[in-house]
Amino acid sequence: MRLENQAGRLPEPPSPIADDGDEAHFCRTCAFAGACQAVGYGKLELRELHCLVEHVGPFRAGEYVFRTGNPFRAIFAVRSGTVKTSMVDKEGREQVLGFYLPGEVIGLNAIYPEHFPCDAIALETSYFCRFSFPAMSALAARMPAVQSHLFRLLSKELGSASLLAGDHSADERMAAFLTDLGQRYAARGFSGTQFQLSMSRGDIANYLRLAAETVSRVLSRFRAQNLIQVEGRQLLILDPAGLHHIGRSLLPD
Amino acid sequence: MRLENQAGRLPEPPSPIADDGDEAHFCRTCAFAGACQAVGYGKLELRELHCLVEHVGPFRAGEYVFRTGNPFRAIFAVRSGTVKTSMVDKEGREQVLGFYLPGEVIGLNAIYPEHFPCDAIALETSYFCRFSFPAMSALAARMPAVQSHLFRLLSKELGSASLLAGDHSADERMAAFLTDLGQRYAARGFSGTQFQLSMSRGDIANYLRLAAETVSRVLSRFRAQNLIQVEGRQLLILDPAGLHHIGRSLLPD
DNA sequence: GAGGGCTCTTGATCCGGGTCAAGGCGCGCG
DNA sequence: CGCGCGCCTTGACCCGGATCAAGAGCCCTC
Repeated sequence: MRLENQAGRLPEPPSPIADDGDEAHFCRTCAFAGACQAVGYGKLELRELHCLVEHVGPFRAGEYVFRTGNPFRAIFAVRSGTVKTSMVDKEGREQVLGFYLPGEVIGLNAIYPEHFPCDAIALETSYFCRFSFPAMSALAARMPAVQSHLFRLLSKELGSASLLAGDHSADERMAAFLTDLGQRYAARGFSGTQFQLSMSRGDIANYLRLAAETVSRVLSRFRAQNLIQVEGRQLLILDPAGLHHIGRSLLPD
Repeated sequence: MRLENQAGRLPEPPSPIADDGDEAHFCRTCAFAGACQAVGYGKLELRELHCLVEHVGPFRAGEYVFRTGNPFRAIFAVRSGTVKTSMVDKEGREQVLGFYLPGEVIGLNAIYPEHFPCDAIALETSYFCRFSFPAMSALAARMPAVQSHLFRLLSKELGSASLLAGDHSADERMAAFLTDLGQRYAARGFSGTQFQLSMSRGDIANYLRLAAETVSRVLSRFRAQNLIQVEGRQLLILDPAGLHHIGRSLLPD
């Protein structure tokens, strides 16, 4: 059977950026501003951010958004597309650290590469807002709201890094992963029950510390239990509550 | 046989704090200032920090330094003793997130508890420097060096959170853990080859995502291979290079 | 000094998921 | 078109470490 609906797909390419200093428009198009009100950004902060932002893209699937060696450090807000961050250990093995959807921010952990070398790779054609770190840092020094927002983002990042920490079964990890993705899509106004898995099974496996075969097996099992419907990379969550229940020990709340 | 030398043990209780505004003294006794020069703190920053700091303790083994529920948020620098941070999931299972030695900082990840609820528990009698978060935040807004230091610490924290991420064997984890502890002790002027494991086997196991029995077994194996000497919680590393080699895939550099 | 409750060690057994292997698509390319 | 190459799925086997169980050393209390 086919999954007809394409909800969860992202508009590409994004609308061209107006250069008229319209904060509301900026807020909509630039993910970093994010939930402006929630963060406590006023017109002042938004105007400053607007001056700072640099719209970059497109990056095609497989292209580096930034790498460890890159001397020019910056923070990127995903405008459209999907990105994975990863680090390669001394043996050359890749370790996927996370996936980032539109509206999310990457590069925070790369501020001090001596502590945390990592790369960001586009998984599909993607566009970004870029903020050079020196400028961002200077802005943070001037504006408490911006500083506090940055700390908040870093803190959140730290939280999700520890999420995969515990020893949980393959089912738990996979259920939590799908639920988390759904919630993040929903938070950005997309469908939380039907979306694309923009990453390969191998990437998911690597991220969840499983074998690719296991990911495949678990997805098949979930399908057999009528929890989900999968066709290739199209996913439809049939029983969000059931899925959430399986992954509950890894999920917030 | 007995391990006679007590190197690696920490002076307790710490020397009383002089209230004379001597920055050098503050720098020595208050871990947060840490490597002052490296961080780029000048007299000005140190004086400000000195005004902010609040010396607290002792906390006895098992006492909470802070908990999720605690409304008063602060950053703590370990002056003496050892602390573990952990979070409890909805099923009530504990997950140890890290161990903190004198000179290290806890509480950064607890700044925004809604993102990352976690507790800190003293493993032995411990003393701290406390900086209330609002004051620290205000200071960071005024002083770029302090802000950058905080970001650096958070970034480092993020790095070590991802350290345990990969799927590695019990031997690799244990070897990396012991090597890391040794390096951190050495960085603070203690012996990096002979020190106390202030945490129980169970805590180590929880932290490394192993069973306590496995920790025991690996330690015995390492002893049989003449890599280490263990008697209770006293540890002597006989072959640092060998240990480092086993854990190399998890270790920085 | 006896008893109970820790932590730690070691042995025996078992199982989840890694690994190896064999196809089945879908797609780009010669 | 046929071929090769990824990616994905499913099956068979096996191993590392979890689990269960027993016992030893230690400290604290009574």
